Amino acid sequence: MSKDKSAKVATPQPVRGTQDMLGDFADRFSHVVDTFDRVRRLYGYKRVEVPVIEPTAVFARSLGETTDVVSKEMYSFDDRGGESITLRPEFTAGIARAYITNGWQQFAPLKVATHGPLFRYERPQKGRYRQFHQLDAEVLGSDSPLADAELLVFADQLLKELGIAEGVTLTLNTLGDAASRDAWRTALVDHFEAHRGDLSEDSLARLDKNPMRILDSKDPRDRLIADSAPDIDAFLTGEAQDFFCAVTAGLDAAGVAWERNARLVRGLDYYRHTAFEFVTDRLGAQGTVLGGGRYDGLIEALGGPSTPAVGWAAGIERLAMLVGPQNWDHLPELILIPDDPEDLATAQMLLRFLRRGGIRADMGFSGSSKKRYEKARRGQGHRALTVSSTLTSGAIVVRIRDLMDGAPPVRKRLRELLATSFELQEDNETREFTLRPLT
RNA sequence: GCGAUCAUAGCUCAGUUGGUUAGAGCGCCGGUUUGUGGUACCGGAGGUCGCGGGUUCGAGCCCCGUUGAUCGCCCCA
Repeated sequence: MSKDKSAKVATPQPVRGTQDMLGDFADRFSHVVDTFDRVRRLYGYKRVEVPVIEPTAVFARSLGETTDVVSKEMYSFDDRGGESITLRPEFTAGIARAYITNGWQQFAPLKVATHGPLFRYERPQKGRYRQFHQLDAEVLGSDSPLADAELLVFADQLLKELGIAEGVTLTLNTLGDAASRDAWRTALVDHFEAHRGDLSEDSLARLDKNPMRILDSKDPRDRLIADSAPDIDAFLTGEAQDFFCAVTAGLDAAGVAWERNARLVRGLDYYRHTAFEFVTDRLGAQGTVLGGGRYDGLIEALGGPSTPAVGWAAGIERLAMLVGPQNWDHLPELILIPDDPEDLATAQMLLRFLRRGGIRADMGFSGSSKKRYEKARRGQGHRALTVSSTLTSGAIVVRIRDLMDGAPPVRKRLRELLATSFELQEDNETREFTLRPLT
């Protein structure tokens, strides 16, 4: 560390919209991932890994004509060979590409799950970053509503096991099959055209680009018009109706609570039938905790065979924000405190011994006995273990001292572990062990 | 891309209508006290007040610009 101020070096700032995690939040983050990985095994979803980078065409083609998304909100660049590369903004398109290029049709229906970083070039705000992380689950190659239902039951169990189901609602809609969807869309456009004069400016723009989005507009001027717009129900074909009924019947059978939200839509054309979001009001404007739907048209749009598929994704950061205080129990059970600088080597020996024996133990890198004890007191561990070597007798004396109330017991395990390598003398009054190496 | 708010020590913040050497708590370092050891005390290091201009005798404070953060809008795969 230089103190020379004239030689000050400017520290590079983190890339906008990226974040560093330490301690509690990092623990929550990995807790979410661990829970997901455990639950997805229960449901028989195979782990899949796909690249972080893909040719831009993978996403441009799958995202189709929503030009805003493709042109402004993807992290794209040309590589040295001049090929346009994009940092994946979602998992689905990459998995669909892998499904085609690896011939995974042979495994259909294929249930897969993954998680990792995604990138979107957006303005950061609460629960929204340029590099963010998602959990993802997909069923490729099944047109059965049972697949939709299973994914939702899976999602529901995940949220419950994370302990965040409270205040989170599953909202569900159907977009019908292609015929239903087209008919509904036409009716919506007619309806909004009739009220053109009363719509907000934003919604006027949506009318041309993405009329269904007017349905979930937040502008009060749009609400009346949107609320009086026709539901899709009147336009559903018999098949589409049956499909939706089968999904909801599956949810009811599994005991998963859901709410119909006839205003829930998807911007992209390849979505069919089921669309769903688990929403909460605890995350400001970014209320969706987990969302997905059926995308029967996607794989074909990427040049593959016509393949039905359904899936969901969930933001890990958002889930981590909702996870309540946990008893992570990462604190060391014992903090070793050498009584005297002379005892350092003995403490190091014991530290390794304890750790190899499965006891979480730690020792500060510096400080006097007193300062070490003070630091340990400040909530850094469950108990202190002072170490002093009695030079004359060749014995080691260690003493347990409680640092926190209610810490889980360790003394019995400590005794058993020490007994494997030392001749033990224990003083229950002072909670002191005298150790002599077994010979 | 648009709007609002904010930016002072490692962290959380205070800083009076512009007025001398910019403060506190926590943390860090050193010491005293204690010693079946803890919440005490003393001392110390650490800040070009985000950055760049401007107004003024004088700017942490006012004005403009810029960068970044936060929250929201657009978008949301």
